[in-house]
Formats: sequence, structure tokens, C-alpha cells
Amino acid sequence: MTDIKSEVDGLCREEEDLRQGIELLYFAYREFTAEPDAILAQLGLGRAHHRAIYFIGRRAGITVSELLATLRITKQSLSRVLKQLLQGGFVIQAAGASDRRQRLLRLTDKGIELERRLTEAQRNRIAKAYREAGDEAVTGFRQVLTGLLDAADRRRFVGATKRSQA
Amino acid sequence: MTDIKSEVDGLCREEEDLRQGIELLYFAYREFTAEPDAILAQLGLGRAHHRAIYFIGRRAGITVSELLATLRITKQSLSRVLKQLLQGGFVIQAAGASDRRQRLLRLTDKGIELERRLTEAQRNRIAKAYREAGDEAVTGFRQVLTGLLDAADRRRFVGATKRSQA
DNA sequence: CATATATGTCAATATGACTGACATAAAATC
DNA sequence: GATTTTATGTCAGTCATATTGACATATATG
Repeated sequence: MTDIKSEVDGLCREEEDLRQGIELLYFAYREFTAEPDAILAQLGLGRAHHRAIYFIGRRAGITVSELLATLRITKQSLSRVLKQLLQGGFVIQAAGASDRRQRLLRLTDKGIELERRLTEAQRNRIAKAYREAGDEAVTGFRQVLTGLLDAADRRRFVGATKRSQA
Repeated sequence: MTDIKSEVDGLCREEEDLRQGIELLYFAYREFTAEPDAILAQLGLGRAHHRAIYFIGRRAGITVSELLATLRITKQSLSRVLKQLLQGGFVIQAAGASDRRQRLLRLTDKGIELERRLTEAQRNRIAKAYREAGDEAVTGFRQVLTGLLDAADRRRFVGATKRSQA
């Protein structure tokens, strides 16, 4: 059974476990964004452009509203980013067919190429971590991260907790 | 055996797996910082202050150099943050005993209290995700995140991949 | 004494976010 | 058809976080 001393130890260990999780997230996220940031800097773009390009590439024809809801930033913030991507020829807009107020966003070939370059760096890094850790660890990784999400974000990943089987 | 079609499927699934990992990290990190950011905003502070407070709390007596190396920002960036924390009475400095050029940083009681409030939000969130996912998943979570780190950051977590046993 | 190190500071700049206000076009509703 | 709501864009001002580059000071070290 647990005497007082080992309960204290248990509390310290739990605290230590949680702090390690906090720190791992911080350091891993920093590392995760470092490479794309370096590529973007050479083009005079920033991380915000990567996010926009990423989600436009992920869902071709996404509306501005949907993109705003995904990124959870103000339209004024997105506006500048989107304007630069349009001017740079990375993204094109088209009026929606059923609702012509909508501006449906798509990557150009140039945009697709940039998205590939940016995301490849992250994909390689994740792929390496997945390979080293193994399938079981990847499932755990996903479970814990999914548990950190709020309800709205979790809906994006329904049925995606387990790794797809090849 | 694998015919062409299922190989294509396999590639798509792998791509999908990796993109889900990328997105989970993005959404989870955003969620993870949301609560502390809200608390900090009320005090006229920002996320950078949380980071400084966190690592000073984590290692009382840390030097400015060590903090800079941990955060990987310029001293000019840290300077402003640290000045505000000193002025706000969250942090105190003391000259090092063996090297009096050093400014050893410590949280005041007020700083400890703020650190607790800020980190508690994150700790609760992680604790909930850990509980829901289970010990095995937590181990996997740590393995994958550790795999994302660069060599320097990984050294911070040597022997910490597995969850401590109670 | 000369040099290197730990720290601090001034100035200018960039990025990414915010709030608030206002504008326009198109859809939806009464 | 007139009104209202929605989707989007834009102007202006502000803030927080980061950068580079240059320079200053105190202390340690050879």
C-alpha cells in the first residue's frame, strides 16, 4: 500500500510527467515549424502564409469563411496574407457557382509547388518520428493530441484516432 | 501481394496519416496555449512572459544565458520581457556567487503564484488527455514528440521517454 | 594588461495578430 | 420590391514578439 512518502513521490512524479509533456509540446512545435519558416523567409513570406496555403491545398475550393473558421483569426489578419498570396500567384479566387458572394480559393501550380516544399519538411520530420516510434506509439500520440483539442477541432478528426492500416 | 491500386491507396493513406499528424500538432498547440494567453492578456503580458516565467520557475537560479539558450531568442527580445517581469515584481535577479557577472533569475512569491495559475491550465488539459488516453498512449505520445526534437532539445529529456511509474 | 564573457541597451524593422468602422454585392426573407 | 442578413473586402490604428546591428559595462581569465 501507499505510505505518505511514496504518495508524495507519486505526486512529484505526476507533476514531473505533466511538465515533461508541456515542454515536449513546446520544443517539438518549435522544431516542427523551423524548416518551413526558413523557406518562407527566403520568399518574404511568413508562417501565416504557410497555414493559409496548407488549408487551401488541403481543401481546394474552400471559402474565405471556412478558412477563417479553421484558422480562427480575424478577416483583417487573413486579408493581408491572402492578398499577398494572390499577388504572388500562389492562390486564385473564383466566385462560387451557387452563391456568387463566395470567393472559392485554390492553389495555382506555383502554390501547389510551394505547399509541397513547405509541408514536405514537416512530413519528413513526422515520418521519421513515426518510423522510429512505431505504429503503437503513433496511435498513442494521436490519442493524446486528440484529447487536447476542443470539441470543434476534434470533429475534424472523427474516426482518425487510430492510424490507417496499409 | 500488393497490386498497383492498393499501393496507390497505401501511399494516400500514408500521406493522410502524416497530414493528420501535422494538423493535430497545429490544433493541439493552439488549444494548449489559449488559456494561459487569456490569463496573461488580463495582466498586460503575453506568451513570451509565460515562457520566461515557466523556465525560471522550472530552474530557480537560471542564468540569462541559459534562459536564452532554452528559449532560442535574442537577448534583445528576452530583455524587454525580463524587464517587464522584474518591474512587475514577478522575478528577481541576484549576482552569481562564483561569477558576479551572472544574473541569477528567480520567481518571487507573486511570480510563483502566476506561474502556478498559468501552468495549471495546461497541466489540467494535459492531465485530462493523459487520463483519457491511458499510460500506453502517453508513452507513445512522448516517443513521437521526442522524435521530433533536434539533438540539443532531446538531451533535455534523456531517459524520460517512458512515463514514470507510480 | 589584454581579451573574452555575461549582460544590458538603443534604434530600426518585420510579422502577425488585434479592434473598430465602413463598404459592397449578393442572397434570403418578409 | 424593400429590407435584412451574409460573404467578403478594406482603411486605420495598435500591440506583442521577434529580428539585426551597434555599442556599453562589469567581471573573469589568460
